[in-house]
Amino acid sequence: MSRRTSIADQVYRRLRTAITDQRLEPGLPLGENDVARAMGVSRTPIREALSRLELEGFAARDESGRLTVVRVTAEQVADLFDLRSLLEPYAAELAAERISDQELAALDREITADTAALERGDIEALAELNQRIHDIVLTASRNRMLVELVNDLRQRLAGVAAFAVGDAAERAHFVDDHSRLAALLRAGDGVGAARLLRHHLEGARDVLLASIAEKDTDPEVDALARLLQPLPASEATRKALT
Amino acid sequence: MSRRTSIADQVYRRLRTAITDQRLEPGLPLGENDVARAMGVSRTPIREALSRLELEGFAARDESGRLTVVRVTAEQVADLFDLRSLLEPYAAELAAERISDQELAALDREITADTAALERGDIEALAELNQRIHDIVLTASRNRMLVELVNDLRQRLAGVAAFAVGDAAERAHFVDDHSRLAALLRAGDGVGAARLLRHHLEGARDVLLASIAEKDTDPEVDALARLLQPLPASEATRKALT
DNA sequence: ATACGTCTACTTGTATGCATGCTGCGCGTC
DNA sequence: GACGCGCAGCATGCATACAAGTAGACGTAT
Repeated sequence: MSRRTSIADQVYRRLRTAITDQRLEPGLPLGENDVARAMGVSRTPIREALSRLELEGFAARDESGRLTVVRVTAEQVADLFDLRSLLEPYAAELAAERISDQELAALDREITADTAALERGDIEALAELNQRIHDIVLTASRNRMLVELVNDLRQRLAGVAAFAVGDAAERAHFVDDHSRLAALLRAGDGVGAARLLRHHLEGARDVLLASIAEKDTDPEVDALARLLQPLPASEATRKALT
Repeated sequence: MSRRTSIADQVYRRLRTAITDQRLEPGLPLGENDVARAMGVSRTPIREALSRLELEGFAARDESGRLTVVRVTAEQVADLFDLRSLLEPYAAELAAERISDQELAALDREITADTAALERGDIEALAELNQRIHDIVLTASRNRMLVELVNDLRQRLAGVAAFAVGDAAERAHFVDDHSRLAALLRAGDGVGAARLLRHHLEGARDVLLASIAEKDTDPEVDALARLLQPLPASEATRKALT
């Protein structure tokens, strides 16, 4: 039992990022055989990966039971964002009462890095730090189910949300929000923190929705081919295939 | 390709209800071979069912990778209920603006039946109707993700919640809440509906938590055996097993 | 030319065989 | 008697073979 990442896991991750990165056309059928051939492994781990994708909403079965890449509508994005705007502020409210000193210190560190990244104009780092900061707050809510739920929502939004990094002014605003949020949490002002976060998210939603409207579809049919042989051919697989 | 329920699906449902009904001891290992033998099918559909259970949080891997029935703590139940108390009122608020006349009519029918069941003292029917009424409100929120989330939460609470049907007075109160909720929705009073539902849920949570505290564990080790041969032996299976 | 029927090819679902890594137990040695 | 090493059984993970159903294509008849 490889304690290393299983093939099913690798396949799952590759497909998921391919979907959220929009490298796989919505509606593209994900046939078990096709994916298995493209990845050079058998159908069994593919089945597992695909059923996970289905369960998590990255793929859906069409009328005839064929699994296809899910089509994300603006309406769904709005729905997801509305839920985030409900759940994350709640998490912040809980966190204001429950956050530990260590977490507050970690928050400070991330925010310092955040400011630095902003000045460098380092978008990658900003995205990463944004993720980490929200993670800290979320975890500090001490409600594991809530953490799972919000992470799920965030993952589903990951692909589309990349469009919404915004311009320099937006980014500065985000970073400022983060430090204000930290201050409110430290002060134990849950209501204030929740309000700030809600405002923050609702703004982000509007930016995102505007950006979606002008997005054109880019149909590349056999994108599966590009997911070919990269699986590093474990010993077991190599043996079985020779 | 059986358009009927697949074996994996049946296995999944049986195990899930067995877990939520507490017929499977928390911590009980769910080995693929054991379950497969108990159900009289091969490991493949079992694998699928088990990975679904794991993904949905009804089973979890212990330190050595063995899948076991999840152990539900009072704290987790409280967390789940808190989330429901957040999400369902939000759904009601949305529903107040978006519910259709057909849905309002359906709600009225269910509530009539609800009252009748209350007078008959028909607990089964009350539970069923409760489910249906909440479903209507939920669906009327027109936020599919929200519907999924709440249904997921409800499912996880299903087993424990059975303890919280309450006494006659409680039940009457619930039914009354339902009809008041319907009235508020018809009037388009989202805020009022949300408040009513939140209150309702928070009350239910307290009752539930109190009942959990006095619940004793009932260790029956080989409960898997009781899930034996009932799978109606499809033609394919029968052939393969002869 | 269109419509209907049949057949083929492909899809998913299931079973099973095999390899690998872990666990726990027994045996040997100190 | 206790500690450590090795071996066997067993767990999961993967591959592959098989079954059955479906959809689409092709041919034929009206």
